[in-house]
Amino acid sequence: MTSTAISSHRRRSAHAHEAVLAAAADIAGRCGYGSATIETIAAQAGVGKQTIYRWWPNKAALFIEVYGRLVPPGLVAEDTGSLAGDLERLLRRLSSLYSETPAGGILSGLVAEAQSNGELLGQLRDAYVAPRRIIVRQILQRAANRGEIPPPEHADFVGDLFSAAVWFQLLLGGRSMDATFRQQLADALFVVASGGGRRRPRSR
Amino acid sequence: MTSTAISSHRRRSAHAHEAVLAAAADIAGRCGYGSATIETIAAQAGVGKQTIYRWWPNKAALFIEVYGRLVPPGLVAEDTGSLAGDLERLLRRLSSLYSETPAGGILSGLVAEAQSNGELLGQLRDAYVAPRRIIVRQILQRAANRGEIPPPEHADFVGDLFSAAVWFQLLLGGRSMDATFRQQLADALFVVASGGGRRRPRSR
Amino acid sequence: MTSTAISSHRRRSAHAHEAVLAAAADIAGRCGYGSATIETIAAQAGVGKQTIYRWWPNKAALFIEVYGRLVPPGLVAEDTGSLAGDLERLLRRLSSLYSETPAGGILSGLVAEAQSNGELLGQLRDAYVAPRRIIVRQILQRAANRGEIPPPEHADFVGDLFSAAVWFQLLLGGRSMDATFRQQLADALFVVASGGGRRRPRSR
Amino acid sequence: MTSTAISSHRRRSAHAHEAVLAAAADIAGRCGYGSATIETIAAQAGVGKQTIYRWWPNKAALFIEVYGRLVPPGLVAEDTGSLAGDLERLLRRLSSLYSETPAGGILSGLVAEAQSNGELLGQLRDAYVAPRRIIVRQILQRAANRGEIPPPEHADFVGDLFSAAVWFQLLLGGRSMDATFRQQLADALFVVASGGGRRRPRSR
DNA sequence: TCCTAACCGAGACGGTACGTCACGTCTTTTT
DNA sequence: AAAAAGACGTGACGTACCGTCTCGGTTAGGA
Repeated sequence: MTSTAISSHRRRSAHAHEAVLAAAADIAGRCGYGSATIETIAAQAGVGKQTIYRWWPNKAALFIEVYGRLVPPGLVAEDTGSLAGDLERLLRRLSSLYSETPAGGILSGLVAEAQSNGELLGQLRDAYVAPRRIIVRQILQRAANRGEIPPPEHADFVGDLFSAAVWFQLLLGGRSMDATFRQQLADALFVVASGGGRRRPRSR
Repeated sequence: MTSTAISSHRRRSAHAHEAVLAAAADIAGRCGYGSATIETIAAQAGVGKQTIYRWWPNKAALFIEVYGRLVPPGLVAEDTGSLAGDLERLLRRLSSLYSETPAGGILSGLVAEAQSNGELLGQLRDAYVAPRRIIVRQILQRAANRGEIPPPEHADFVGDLFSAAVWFQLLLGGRSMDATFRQQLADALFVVASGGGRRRPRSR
Repeated sequence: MTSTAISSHRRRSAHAHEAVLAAAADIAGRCGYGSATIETIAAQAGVGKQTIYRWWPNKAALFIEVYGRLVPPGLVAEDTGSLAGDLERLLRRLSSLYSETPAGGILSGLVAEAQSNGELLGQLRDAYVAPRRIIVRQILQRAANRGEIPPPEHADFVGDLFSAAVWFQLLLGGRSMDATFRQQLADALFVVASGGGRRRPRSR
Repeated sequence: MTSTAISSHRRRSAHAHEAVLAAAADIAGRCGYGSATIETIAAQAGVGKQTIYRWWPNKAALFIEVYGRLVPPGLVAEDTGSLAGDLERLLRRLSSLYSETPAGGILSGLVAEAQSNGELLGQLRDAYVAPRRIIVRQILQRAANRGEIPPPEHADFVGDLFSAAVWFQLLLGGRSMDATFRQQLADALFVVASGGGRRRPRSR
């Protein structure tokens, strides 16, 4: 399905391409995103620096591709039959990805880099925040259809809260996301999604 | 009562000290944390680089002090009479600090830098995450005393959720934290804190 | 015949190389060896500091090459038909090199630097003292063949005396080496070389 | 004879003064003139830097005083009864001073520093080159009075040749000045001083 | 005996240059 | 045409000393 066909200038060396991605993932995993400089990646991949710059405009773009290999972008929420179940399933999936692959470190590195790179920040929002909103919206919609919760009014906010909690754990919590955390977060999101209907008295 | 007695052979120049902090804050505010190099700070402050390295081991330590000047560390939750009110008050305080001073950019820069600096990460947890937990716990306790919510069981989790949402906004949301966001977040934390009692059916 | 074959992955930029040497010579000539810092040389040459450090381990090595350009290392003693003539010819050659090019200042700078750099001192001995001995020995041998002087017994000493006098002038005499000085030195070396035969009575 | 009298502001601490000179000599002896920075000297002497700068305008001035302590400035040529004897006596004196005290290293360091310090160069000429000329002139005059040599015409040149040979040894010869060297130099100066009368045929 | 200055140690200060690192671009040679 | 190799200009790093400048503390001399 991918364009492996007769593209004219695709003289791109598949070998070099893969070697770069592998080296990037490996170094990020072993030494951290920050230590994965273009120079070290090129050296470990046995590749010229120019080859990297030819195919990726910068380190972030390279690692976005690495991340895409590790975390399937078409991550879809399986239906476990309950809202909390769906949320926990999703969290467990992320948890294992972040603890068993370099994906966690890469993501936190990308977020870090985006703090001094507005363009990258936009890409991260488009690539990671927006899709998560969609997934969470799907999960909530499914729950509403089941009658578990009222129709979701603030699905995007719930999605962001999900991302916020996960990324907070990633950036400041040592990447653990243990069972307790997942449980608490799923519970919290459940009540937030449920409570949208009978609002508390306005505060001001 | 403080130990001014002994001697402390460090007659740190108040002028240089202040000039460095001011230059750091200014540059971070105008050009971003990442562009605030030790060299540019020293140059703008009219100070030798060594003077900076003499008093701060690295850029992060310097900006922790800058941040401390901008955001009073003894930030205490005022009692507005209701849980949601307290939360919104706190959020509004942070919101204005982050939008009107360089504090927001500095904080996100520090978090970014901590991704490749384990020691700094620990400091941030101690300096910013832990205190926020305490504040949130106070707020929740007060609400429980009022009878608004049941006794808080997972105050730390709620505190972290608060931090997570705020920092997510800071790191990925363009630092806005507008009224809607603050409202939604306060509502959400309210129901999470309330909902601890009547748990949803277990998912697995 | 030169080893251009193998590979030598150093495609040193001829332009940068020349620019550095030219800038070094120029600055040393205008401001003195001591003022020719790597930074100023790099700046004037329009070159990165790293480019200098890539090809020369330190300032001294760079200036040894600069000196080699100014003072042809294969400096050979022409035969003027007499010992004193040969010596004067050599002195005149050095005199003009040292007064018309930065070579004099560079040499004195190198000697100065060698006082705190044992390795450099060895290089200077090998590169400048030893060759001068050889040249002087050739001159003396030629004179002996002509019958001007007896066979030279202490040619190395005479060579060193030559170097000593020249360098003394260079280091402490304001680099003048005027005609009188050259005359006196040639005379002195002549009598030293001649007088080796009929020794004065031993002193003790 | 030293001015210990009632000088008005000579509140100078004798202890500090001596400690500085001793530390300077010690460090120069152990680590070389170049490693003897004002900072290390002050530290080893247990003295503030300012105390050094108060009494000596710069490092060179300090070491000129140190040198003056090691090498008695009123060094006078003893009469051994023969020209060569006088010269060898003088050489032996210098040789032992330079090999047994830090004086040799200090002198070479001063000469090195003078290459980038015109004022210092003048001082060295006045303090070390000129006096040597006088001493050598005395020796030559004495020899002429004895009838050993004709009246000295170029005494200054002979004196400079003496200095040149000694300093050449000091700066480039590893400070040895062994017996052979001293013998050869004394011989050479003898014949130069003698040969002034019957000049070689003019070379041009 | 006290007062007051100069001198002391300590070391902070604004600088300059050091030698190193990684950046992103470029050039050369090989495949 | 793309690759590997790596040299290039750039800019920031953190360090070492420079020579100047405060600090309090000590100490000597004149009152």
